[in-house]
Amino acid sequence: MTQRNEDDKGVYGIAVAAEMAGIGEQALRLYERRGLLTPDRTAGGTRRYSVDDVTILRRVAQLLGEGLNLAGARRVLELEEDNRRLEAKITRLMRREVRGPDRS
DNA sequence: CTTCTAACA
DNA sequence: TGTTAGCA
Repeated sequence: MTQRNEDDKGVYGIAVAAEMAGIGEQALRLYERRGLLTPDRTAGGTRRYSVDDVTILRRVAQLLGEGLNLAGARRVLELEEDNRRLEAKITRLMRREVRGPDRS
């Protein structure tokens, strides 16, 4: 039920996304098959990469350059996403602690 | 644009 | 293991 952010919506074709991330198109398809990201698909089945997807792709390139393999990069992406959620939760809890939980 | 296959480092 | 080129 969580609404989608503008940057989560796929807008770029694979050629554009590959060019933006500096990665080959075949590699992008491989990353998807390995579960590193899941770009949107049009009704016809063509991939639609979002701004966030391109950010992830850049991160992947960075991790691979640091010596991680695809499985390792995937792990890191998962953990980083977990951390973002936890951080957001902490922020919510802190806000509640300051002004109180019951406020309309 | 897609998936698949094979060659290469 | 990951990338790339070529094919259908």
